[in-house]
Amino acid sequence: MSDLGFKAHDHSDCVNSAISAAEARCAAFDLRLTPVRRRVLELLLAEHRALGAYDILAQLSAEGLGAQPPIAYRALDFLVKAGFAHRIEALNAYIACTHLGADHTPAFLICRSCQSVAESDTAMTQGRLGDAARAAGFHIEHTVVEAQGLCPACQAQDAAS
Amino acid sequence: MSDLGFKAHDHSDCVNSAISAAEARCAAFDLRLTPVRRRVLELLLAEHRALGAYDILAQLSAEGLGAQPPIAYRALDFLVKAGFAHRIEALNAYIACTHLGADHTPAFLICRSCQSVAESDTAMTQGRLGDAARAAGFHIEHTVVEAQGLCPACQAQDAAS
DNA sequence: TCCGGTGTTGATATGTTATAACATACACTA
DNA sequence: TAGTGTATGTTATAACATATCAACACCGGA
Repeated sequence: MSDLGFKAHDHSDCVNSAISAAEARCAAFDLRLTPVRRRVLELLLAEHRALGAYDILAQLSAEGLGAQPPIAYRALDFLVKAGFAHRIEALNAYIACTHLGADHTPAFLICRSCQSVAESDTAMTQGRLGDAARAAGFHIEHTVVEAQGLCPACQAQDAAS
Repeated sequence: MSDLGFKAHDHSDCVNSAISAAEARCAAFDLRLTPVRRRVLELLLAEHRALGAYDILAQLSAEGLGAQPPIAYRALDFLVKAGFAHRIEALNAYIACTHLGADHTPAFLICRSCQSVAESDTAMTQGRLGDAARAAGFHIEHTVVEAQGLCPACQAQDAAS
């Protein structure tokens, strides 16, 4: 489990390495990290929390990179398909992937107080959900695993107040 | 695991018993199963698949029970809070609970072909997700566990075609 | 060089899901 | 019968997402 979202760390470093990794992956798989896509990825990487498509769009618009919803959605779709970002269903929002490169089945811990999100890469399909699916004869293609609650910092703050 | 959603069964029986259980629970906890709420629950129970709020609303409207979005959303909120229904985040839709009475942490198997949904009551918090959360010091309040794929019937159909 | 295919972007419009805000009705009870 | 709380009715709008078509860039082959 990576709880990067909840920990202090060298953030500019973590952004830079993620962008580099994305560039490498695009080169390897013949994908194009165009200016809009790259900027959207940067915006997502800038925070360890989920951003709505319209948050992204507002920023793009302010920077003259496009002002219509499809601009943002297309870039986000690309990033999600390429594995550079994930969609958080419970929030209708998007977050940069923190396990770039690995093909994974992500699970998320979402703080309801500070909105920060941590990504896990545990293979849920191998756990109880997988057992249940096998018992039912169900073939899993994709899983959504999102836990909502309080991160360590917000629990402390809660207790203090 | 209950895979009721994927199995033949006496459906009118399963609807009736669910309504009875809901009535009993309302009586016990001093909740009110008003006409609109009851009708929405019936609509959800009528199918083992998720219905959007606007599907519900269209039906209510046709029956003269209210035509504005808040009517449907309020009834759905009540049913979800009371534990009579669940929201499927991945579909932005709602489904009747098939484990009424038990306080549970549901997980869902969603067929992308026939849209049927089966509900499990495995306690995911005790599985890998729970381990990950404990390791991160995260306090889980609510979990969303939804697997998308193909149900047994649709797999068979797929293979045949 | 031209051409056609593919992929990306630009732009308008629309569709879908969800909530805010405020008013009214109804039931219980003091 | 006035007061309180819960539920409902209504309008408007916020927030999220996609369909469609036009324009343009890039690349490989004729």
